[in-house]
Amino acid sequence: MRERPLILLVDDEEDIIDLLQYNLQKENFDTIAAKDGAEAVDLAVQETPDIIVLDIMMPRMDGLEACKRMREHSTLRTVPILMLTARSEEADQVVGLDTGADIYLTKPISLPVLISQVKALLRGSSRYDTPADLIRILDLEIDRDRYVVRRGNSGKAVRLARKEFDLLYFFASRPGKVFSRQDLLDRVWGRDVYVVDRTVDVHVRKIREKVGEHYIETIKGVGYRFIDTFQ
Amino acid sequence: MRERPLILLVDDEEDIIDLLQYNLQKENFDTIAAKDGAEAVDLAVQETPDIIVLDIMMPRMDGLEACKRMREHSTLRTVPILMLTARSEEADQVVGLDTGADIYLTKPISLPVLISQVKALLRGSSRYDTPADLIRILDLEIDRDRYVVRRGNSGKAVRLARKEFDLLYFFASRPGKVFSRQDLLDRVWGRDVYVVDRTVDVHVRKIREKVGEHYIETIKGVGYRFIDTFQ
DNA sequence: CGCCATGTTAGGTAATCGTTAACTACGAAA
DNA sequence: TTTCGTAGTTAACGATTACCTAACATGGCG
Repeated sequence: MRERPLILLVDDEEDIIDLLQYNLQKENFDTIAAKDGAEAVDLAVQETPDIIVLDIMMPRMDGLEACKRMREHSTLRTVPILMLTARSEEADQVVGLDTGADIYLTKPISLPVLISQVKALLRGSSRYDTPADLIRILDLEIDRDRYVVRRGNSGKAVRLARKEFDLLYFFASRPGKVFSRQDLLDRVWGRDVYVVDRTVDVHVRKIREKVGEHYIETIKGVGYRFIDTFQ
Repeated sequence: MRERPLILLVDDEEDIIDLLQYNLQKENFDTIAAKDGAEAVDLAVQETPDIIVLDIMMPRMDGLEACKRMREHSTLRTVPILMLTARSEEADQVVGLDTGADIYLTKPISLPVLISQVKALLRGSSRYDTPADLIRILDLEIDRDRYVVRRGNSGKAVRLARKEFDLLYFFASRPGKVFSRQDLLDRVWGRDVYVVDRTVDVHVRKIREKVGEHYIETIKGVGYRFIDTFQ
């Protein structure tokens, strides 16, 4: 999940959208909005929100149909959907839930309840998240699952060759610690691989080229290290 | 999850327990019951139910306290909790949700609504461990029922052989993640099948031929992956 | 200046991958 | 039964890429 969870609000009444956006943003959520079902499905596919608040009565495509379509999308399959409607009859509520919604709230809505319910749903889905196998350090994100490195500001993924990635990953897991070339050969290349130690230099060069110059420092006469994040 | 999901019902009024047990069992759920919070926590720890229906007002330990204790247990962390109470005031509802409940229903309860809500909660949690029958990703539609893949624009169904399909399906359910050939053999072919790892190459080739070249990427020195839809 | 450690570049080589073709196994059709 | 087609696997070989090395450049320091 993002630092600030993204909520998709779907309602054809602008007043309600405004009210919800204002209050949810005050609670530190990011929001996007759609004013009918068709627009909602498109936006949801594009943005993969962390939660969807969906009104039922809408023009073009109603909330039930939108809910069904979203549930067919693999990327939206696990996104909690909160249905919101003026119709409080039991039958509607049952249909809404059976269509794939997780929760059904009836208007008039209480903002504190809605907000608590949104938080509960987020809590519920975050319980299943498996942490990604990645190191965040400085403005870098070194992702072992995807074998890429991202720079914070741009977010663009940089592809490294295998040895480059392994070497950077090794350094970044031990920031500040200095390793001799022989240490690195032993621990990244492997104990029984015999290559000249200057090989390390070349790989450091390539990492600096692709990721940035200042992450790996040269310690003259000793070796290299990832810059110390505590200084 | 079990074939018949297990529901833990917690309420100090026997009439309500009986009513719920009768109706939930009719819907093919297994049920167990506790009549106060302390008993509920013990039973929940012992049995790890698939869902917990929890009344708030109870002797010995109320539902809020029980909810908090359950959430502290690692095995109960992901079990959905549905709170049930006579007090319909907003403030109570907010407290209940903030304590760790996923849903709050007020008495008098409607059985159809409760049942739909229980099913929605189960669906919600099963979404995380059961793969979808239909994956939509990029312009692909990967249909597990029909064992075919459709490309968005043309809509034409491409028929894949079983291994080809299974492999593509495995990749597409984990976009962006890199797998070594051995990972793929273990997880798509099966742990105790011994074939040379270059077999994967040939199947990847066939998928690229039939479905398109750019869906599965080669990560040299590491393996393959479905292209990352987030980049 | 001259020395030494590191930076930088380029090219050969070894590893890895793509691609094709052949072999086996199996089931369906003739 | 034979024959054919499809699926799965393996092997072989050419193409591509990563890796390593060596050679030269640079820069700090005595």
